[in-house]
Amino acid sequence: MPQLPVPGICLNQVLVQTPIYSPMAGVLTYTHPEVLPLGSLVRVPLGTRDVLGVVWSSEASPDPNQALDPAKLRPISSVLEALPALSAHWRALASFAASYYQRSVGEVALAALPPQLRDLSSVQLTRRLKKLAKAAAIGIEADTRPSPATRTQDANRVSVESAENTNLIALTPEQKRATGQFNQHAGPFLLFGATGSGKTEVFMQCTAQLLASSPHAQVLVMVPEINLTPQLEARFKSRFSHLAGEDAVVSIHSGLTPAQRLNNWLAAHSGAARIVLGTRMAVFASMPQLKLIIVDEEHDPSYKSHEGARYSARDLAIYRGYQEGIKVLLGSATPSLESWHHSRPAAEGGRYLRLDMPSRIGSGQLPLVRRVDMNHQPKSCIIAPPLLDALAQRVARGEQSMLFLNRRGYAPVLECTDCGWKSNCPNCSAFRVFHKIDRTLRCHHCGFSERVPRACPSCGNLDIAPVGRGTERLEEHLAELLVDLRRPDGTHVRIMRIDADTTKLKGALEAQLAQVHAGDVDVLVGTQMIAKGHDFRRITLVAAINPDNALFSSDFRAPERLFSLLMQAAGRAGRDAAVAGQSEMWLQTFHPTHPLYEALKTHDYPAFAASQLQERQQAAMPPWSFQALVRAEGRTQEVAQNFLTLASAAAAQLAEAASWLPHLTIYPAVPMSMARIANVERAQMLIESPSRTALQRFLTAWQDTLHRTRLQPECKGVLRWAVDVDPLNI
DNA sequence: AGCACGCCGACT
DNA sequence: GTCGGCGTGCTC
Repeated sequence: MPQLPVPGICLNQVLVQTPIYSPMAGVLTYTHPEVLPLGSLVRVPLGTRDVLGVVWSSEASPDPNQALDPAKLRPISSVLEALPALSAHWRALASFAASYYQRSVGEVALAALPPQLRDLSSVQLTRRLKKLAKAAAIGIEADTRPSPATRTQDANRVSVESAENTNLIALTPEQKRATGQFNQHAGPFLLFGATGSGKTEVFMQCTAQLLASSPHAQVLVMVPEINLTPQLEARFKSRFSHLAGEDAVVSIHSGLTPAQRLNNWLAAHSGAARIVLGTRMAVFASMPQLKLIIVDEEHDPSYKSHEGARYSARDLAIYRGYQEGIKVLLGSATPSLESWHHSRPAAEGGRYLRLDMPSRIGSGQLPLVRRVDMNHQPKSCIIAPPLLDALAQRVARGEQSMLFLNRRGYAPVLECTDCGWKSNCPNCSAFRVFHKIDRTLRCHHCGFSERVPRACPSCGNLDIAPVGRGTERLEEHLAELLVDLRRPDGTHVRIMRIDADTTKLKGALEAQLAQVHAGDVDVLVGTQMIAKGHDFRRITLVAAINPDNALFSSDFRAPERLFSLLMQAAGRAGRDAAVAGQSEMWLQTFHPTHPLYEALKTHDYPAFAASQLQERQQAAMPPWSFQALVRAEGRTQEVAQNFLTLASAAAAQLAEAASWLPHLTIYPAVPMSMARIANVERAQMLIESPSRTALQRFLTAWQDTLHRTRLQPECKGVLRWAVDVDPLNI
C-alpha cells in the first residue's frame, strides 16, 4: 500500500455502496494513520454523508483515482474495530457475484451486510457486542428457553424432539449409502430423494459429520422460503443446540427484525453460530469456519433474486464451495434441469455426484396418480363427479384431503354478459380479481382495489358475472356439494382455505397449519402455498383442480415448474405409512395423455428430465446455452423498447468489433408477458450464447454502452433498466 | 444511488 | 414572502 510523503498517513482503498455506472463504482481512496487489513469495516465521509465501507484491495479497479490530488483525500471517519475483518473468501464471493451478475462490487458487498450495520456507529456497535457477549454467557448457564418463534410450533415439534433427543436415529440403507458417499467424495453433491425419503435426516447427518470434523466448523443450510425456516430451525436446534447453547443455530432471512438480523449475522461472523439457516440472502453470510453448504429444494425459483444483483443463491453456493474448497450438498425430489444435467455420470462430463434415495421411509408408498379427463365430464364443472365421490369417501372415513388451485380470490375476471366489459385493471395489463368476501375487485399486481360495481360500468347492465374460479369460489362450491355429508362421528364436514389472503396476519399460517395437523379440518383448499414442505401426516387425497394452465406456456421452464409443483403436492399425500397404501393424487385435465402427466403417473422424474433435456438440447436452450436478459421499464412501451433497440444496435457494433458476434444471438426487444404494471411499461431483450465466457465478456464490455444509451435524449422516458444473467422467467 | 444546489409555481 | 416540484452534478 503506497504511503504519502507525510509520515503516519496511509492510503486505504474502500468500497462503498454505489451502482456500477457511477464514477465511484470502484474503490475510493481514503487516508488513515495506518494501513488497515483488507476486509475491515469502516465508516467514511462521502459527500455530505458518512457511510459504511469495506477496506478492499485496489486490484478490482486499476486506477480510477490516478489524477486525484492527494491533498484532497479525506480521512476514514472511524474503524469498526470490534468486528473482525471480512475474510478473503468472503471478498472473493462478493467480487465474483458482482462481476458475474454485472453489478458493482460495492453494491453487492454492502448489500450483503446486515442493514443495521450501516446505521450503527463504532461506539454503538461495540456496546451491542458487549451486550451480546454478556447474554451469551448467561445463556450457556441458564436453561435454554425456546424463543417465541419456536414456541408457536405445532404438535409436530413434540414428536421431532422426542425422536431426536435420543440422537440415535436408525438410518435407512439408502440414507446410509448417501451419507457414506458424502463422506468419501469432495462434491458438489445432488441428493435426489423422493418426498418423504428422509432428505432432512441426511442433511442433519452430513451436518453432524462436518461439525464433528473440527470444533469450530460451521455449516450453512439454505431453504427457499421464510415459511420453512421455523420448522427446520426447530429441528436443527433440538438436534444441535447442545453444541454451544442457544446461539449455535441462528437464522438469516428478511422476516427478522433489523436487530435480530444483525445479532444473527454477528453470531455467524464471529464463529459463535455453528449452523446458519436462511433464505437466499444467507449465501452471503460471513462464516469464517464454513465447511459445508446445504441447499434444500435446490430447484426452487425463490433462490433467484429479483432485485438489485439478480443472483442465484444456489449457483453462488456452488461457487462459494468451490472457492473455499468445501462441500456443497444440493437436495431435491425434482432437481432443476441444470443441476440434474450436472449430476450425470462423470464419464459423460457430469460435475456433481448424484446421491439417489428413491424410496419413501417405512412402508410408505408414493400415491396413486389418477387423471380425470375433463373432456368427458359435465360441461364447466369445477370438481368432476368421480373426484367428488373420492372426496366424500375420505370425509366419511375421517381422512383428510387437499385441493390445489393456483388462483386466489373468487373469480379471476368479472364480465358483463351484455357488452363484454371485463374487470381490467386501469394500471396494469391484467384483470382485477373478484374477491367475494369483501366484494372487491383487486389487482394482484399493483394492489388497486375497488368495490364491485353494482352494474356494468360500461353499459349499465346489472348482469355482470364471475368468469373462472379461484380458491374462494372453490371453497364455497365445495361447501355446497358436501353439505349433506357427515363425518364418522355424525358432524358436518369442515373445510378450510389457506392462501395469501387467509394468511396475511402474522402467525395466521402457523395457526391454520396447526388446525390441519390437529385434525380439525377435513378438506383443505389452497394455492401452492400448502404444497411446499409442510408435513401433513393424515392427508390421503391430493387433487390439482386445474393444472393445465402451465402446460402450454411460452416460458420454456413452465413444464419443469409444473412437474415439480405436482410432485411436491403428491408428496403431501400418504406421508403416514399406515395410510400411504390408499393415498391418491388426482389431476383434473383436458390433456390426460400429455407426457408430463404420464411421467407424473409413474413418479418418474428421470424420464421427465430426460425428455425435457432432449428438447432443450435440440433447441439449443439452457443448459446448452447461456442467457442474459435486459429488462427496461419506461413511461411508454415505445420508449422502453427504443432504449433496448438502441442498446442492441450498439451491442452489435461492439460484438462485431471484438469478433464476438458469431457466438452471440441478440433477440429483438419485446414487451414482457406482463407488459404494464402500476402504469409502468416493461420490455425485455434476450441475449444468448453457447459459451458462458463469451456471454460474460460481452456483457462486461456492453455495460458502459447500456448506461450511455440510457442517457441519450430519446431514452428520457426510461425509468429503470437491469441486466438479469441466467434469468428464470423469460 | 443519495444528496445537494437551484430555479420556477401554489399556499400557511 | 416561503414550501416544494424534480432537473443537473458531485461524491475519494
